Amino acid sequence: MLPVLPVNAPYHHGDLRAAALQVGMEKLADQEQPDLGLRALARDLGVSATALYRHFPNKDALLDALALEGLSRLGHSQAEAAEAAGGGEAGFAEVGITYVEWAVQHPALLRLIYSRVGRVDLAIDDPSAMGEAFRQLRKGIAAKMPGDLAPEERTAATLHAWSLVHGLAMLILDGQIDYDPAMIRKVVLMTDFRAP
Amino acid sequence: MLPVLPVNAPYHHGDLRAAALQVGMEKLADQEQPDLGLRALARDLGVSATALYRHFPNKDALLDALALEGLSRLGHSQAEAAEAAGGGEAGFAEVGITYVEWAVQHPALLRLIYSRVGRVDLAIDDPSAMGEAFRQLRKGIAAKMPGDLAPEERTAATLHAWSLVHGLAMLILDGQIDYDPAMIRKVVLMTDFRAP
DNA sequence: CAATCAATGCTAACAGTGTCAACATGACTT
DNA sequence: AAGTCATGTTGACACTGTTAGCATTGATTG
Repeated sequence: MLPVLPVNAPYHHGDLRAAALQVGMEKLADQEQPDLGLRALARDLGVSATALYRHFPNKDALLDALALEGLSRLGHSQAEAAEAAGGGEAGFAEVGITYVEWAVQHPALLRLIYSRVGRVDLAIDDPSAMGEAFRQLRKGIAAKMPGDLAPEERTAATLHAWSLVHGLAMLILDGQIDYDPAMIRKVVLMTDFRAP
Repeated sequence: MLPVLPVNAPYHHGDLRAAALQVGMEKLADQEQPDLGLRALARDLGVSATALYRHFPNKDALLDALALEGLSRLGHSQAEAAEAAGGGEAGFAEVGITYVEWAVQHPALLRLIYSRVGRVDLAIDDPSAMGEAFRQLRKGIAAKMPGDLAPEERTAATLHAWSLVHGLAMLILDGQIDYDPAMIRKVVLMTDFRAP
């Protein structure tokens, strides 16, 4: 990856924070694992290694920001799928299938999201950003659940659905199973939430 | 963690490979993330940083060996659970619940296993060890499936079961949901494999 | 307009890492 | 007893995240 602004680069970058997040996202899109180096990223940006510390307190904060942006994109993708899908269980399944699809298309980003969402540091700057985004994701799943379930059953069913598609996604990303859309659809459709 | 053999340590360790794996396992048991440093491990062993290179070609090989041992332990745990559980769907659920329980008790080790099983390097030394261990795991799950399913349905059902419990485990390890055994049991029992 | 100042960049340095090369030790074999 | 080879050591290199101190610039004042 070539440095940005190789010629006549001014002393000040302009908007290094945004550029770092953008290039960081591009690098993640090219990788299977979310391995981002601070110095390597700075090199790609055509900037010294320590310049990024003017915009992020440390590497964790940069990764947190990337994870937050990633979760936002995942949330939008889920919302779109939920809207596009009709009602009923078929529509519900589409949302889950979209989740797996997104994970396959953004392996490093999905890993980064889940590896960072549980960290406490997130509570410092923005006590609710990441948690809220995840609540939205769960809400999106729950909204597509069959409507005639008791509240307690809804919770369990939401967890079931989330776990199933998340497990499928992780097993695929870890190379344990092939990504076979037909098989994914079959497996996701297997659950009957009204079974005793 | 104190170095082993602090006094009168002989020049040669005796069985550094086994000691490294043992101490490595102990360190993993104390951590949430599978972050193992070669130099740090060597320090704990009371040995120079490069001594480990006489027993492992590189850090990856050491981690692969730990992951293989971990998968073996997981497999035994699953086999025990499968034996202890009676037949029928209730017994089948117990195997899945054991999987989640094991993951909660060995978070770093489970992560290490899945992060390394897909790597190609494993095929060099031992083309089948890791893959075979995973086949055993899947076989253990499949063995507890309801017996009256068509072969094709068995495959899908096995994948469904594995994904569900793996997803539950990962969401718990990533801090997304609390480990509530009752809820786990409820969710695992939700699937009716004879639904459609 | 000029002077100041804060934001933003830089270089140098430190501790830590994985890894290699060259050398030292000692246990086993002939 | 001699020699060989597995196994240990030290030293070095390139890399990483991070901090301290200095340089440059754009913006804000007098």
